[in-house]
Amino acid sequence: MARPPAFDRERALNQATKLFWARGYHATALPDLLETMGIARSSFYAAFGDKRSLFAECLRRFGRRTLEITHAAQPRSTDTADAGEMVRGFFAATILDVAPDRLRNGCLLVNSVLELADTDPELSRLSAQHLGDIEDAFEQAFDAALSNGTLRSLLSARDLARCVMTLNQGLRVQSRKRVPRETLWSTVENTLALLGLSRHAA
Amino acid sequence: MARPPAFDRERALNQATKLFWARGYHATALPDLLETMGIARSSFYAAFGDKRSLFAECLRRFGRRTLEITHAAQPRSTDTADAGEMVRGFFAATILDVAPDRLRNGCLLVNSVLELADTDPELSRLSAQHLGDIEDAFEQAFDAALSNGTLRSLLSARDLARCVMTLNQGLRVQSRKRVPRETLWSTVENTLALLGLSRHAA
DNA sequence: CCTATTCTGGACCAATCAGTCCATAACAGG
DNA sequence: CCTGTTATGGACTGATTGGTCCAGAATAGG
Repeated sequence: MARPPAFDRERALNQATKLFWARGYHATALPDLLETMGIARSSFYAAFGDKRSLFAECLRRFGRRTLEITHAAQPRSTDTADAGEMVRGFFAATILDVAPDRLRNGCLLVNSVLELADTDPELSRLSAQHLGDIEDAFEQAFDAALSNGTLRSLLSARDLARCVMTLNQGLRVQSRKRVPRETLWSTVENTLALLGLSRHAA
Repeated sequence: MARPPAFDRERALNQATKLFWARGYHATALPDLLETMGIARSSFYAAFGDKRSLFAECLRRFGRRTLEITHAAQPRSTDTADAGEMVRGFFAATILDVAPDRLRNGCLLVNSVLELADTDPELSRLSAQHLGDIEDAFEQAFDAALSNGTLRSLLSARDLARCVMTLNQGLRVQSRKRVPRETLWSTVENTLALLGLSRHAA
C-alpha cells in the first residue's frame, strides 16, 4: 500500500562497498556514493541512516563474504583435512581468481583497520574483529590438522594462524603497491613451503 | 636584514609527521596541523607551500630515517655480516625499542600506500618507493650473506627480501590492530626461524 | 633612528562536506 | 477512482575544507 523502492538494496550495497574499498572511508564523498548507488540523497538517509552506518554494513558484508571464502577453501571433512590446501585455496581465491582491479584494492578490512585506527577506533576495531574471525578459522583448521597428523609443525595452531594472517595482511599491502600477481603468488608459495604447509616442500 | 622565523622548521615537521602518522592524510585537517606545528596559516603556506607538499616532505623524512635504521641494524663489515642479525635488529628497533603510541601507529609508509592508492597515486607510489628502498637494503644484505656463506637458503636474496618486507608490512597492520608487542615479536621470531634467519633454529 | 625585507595573525574566500526537510510522485488497498 | 503510505528529487543548512590576501609587527643593515 505504498510506493515501492526504485533501487536494489543489495546492488546499492555492493556498489558502495566497491567505492569504499577503492578510496577508503574519508575520501569517499556522499555525492559519489549516491551516484554509484543510483539513489537520491533522501532515499539514502532513509534506507541506510548514515554514511558511517552504511560503511559499517559494508564492512560486515565484506567480512562475512571473506569468511565464507575461507571456509569454502576447506572442501573436505575435518578428518582428512589438508590445512595446507585450505590456506593455498584461500590465497588462490583471493589472489589468483580475482579481477585485476579487485586485487589492486587489497582488502577492505585491512585498509579500514589502518585508515580508521585513530579517527574512528570503533570501526577500526570492527574491521580487526572480522580479520580475527578469519584467523580463528585458520586456527581451527590447523588444530584439526595437527590432531589428525596430516600436519606436523614446531608451531602451535595459534602461532601458525597468526603467521598466515600476517602474511595475508602483508600481501594486501603489496597488492595496493601494484606488485604483480605472479610476484604475490611466489611469496605465498615460498612462505607456505617454509611453514610446512606445502606438500611440495621439506 | 629581515624578521626571523618564529618557529623551528625541524620541530614543526616532526610534529606534522606525528599527526599524519596517527590520522592519515585525508583525516588530518589544516587547523590541527597548524596547532601542533605551532605556526600560523600564512607562515605555513610560505614555508611549506601546501598540505600535499608538506605531506610529501614528511614522507621523505620518514623514509630516509627508516632506511637509516635499516642500515644501522647491520653493524659489522660486509664480510662477516650476519643477515639474520640485521633483520632481527631492524625489527627490534622498530618493535621493541619504540614507545607504545609509535608502535600503535604502525608505519607511515604502509599507512600511506594503502590510504592514497586510489586517491593520490603519486604519493602512494612515493611511499611504495621508500618501502622499496628498504627492501633493497635487505636484499643487498642477503646477497652478501649468501655470497660469503654466512647464510644458506633455498630462496634467492630477492625472494628473501620480499618475504621479510611482506612480514614487515603484515606486522604494521597488526600493530594498528593493537596486537601487543610480545605477540608481534613472537611472530617475528617464528618467521625468522622458518626463513633460516635465526641462529637458534633449524 | 630609519628603511628594506621578511614573517605573522587573522580576516576572508569559494568549494565542499554530511545531513535535514518538504512538496510531490508513485504505488496498493479499498 | 480515491486515499493512505512510502519513496523520491532537490533545495537548503551550518560547519568545515584547503587556500589567498593584506595590514602590521619584528628584525638587521645602514
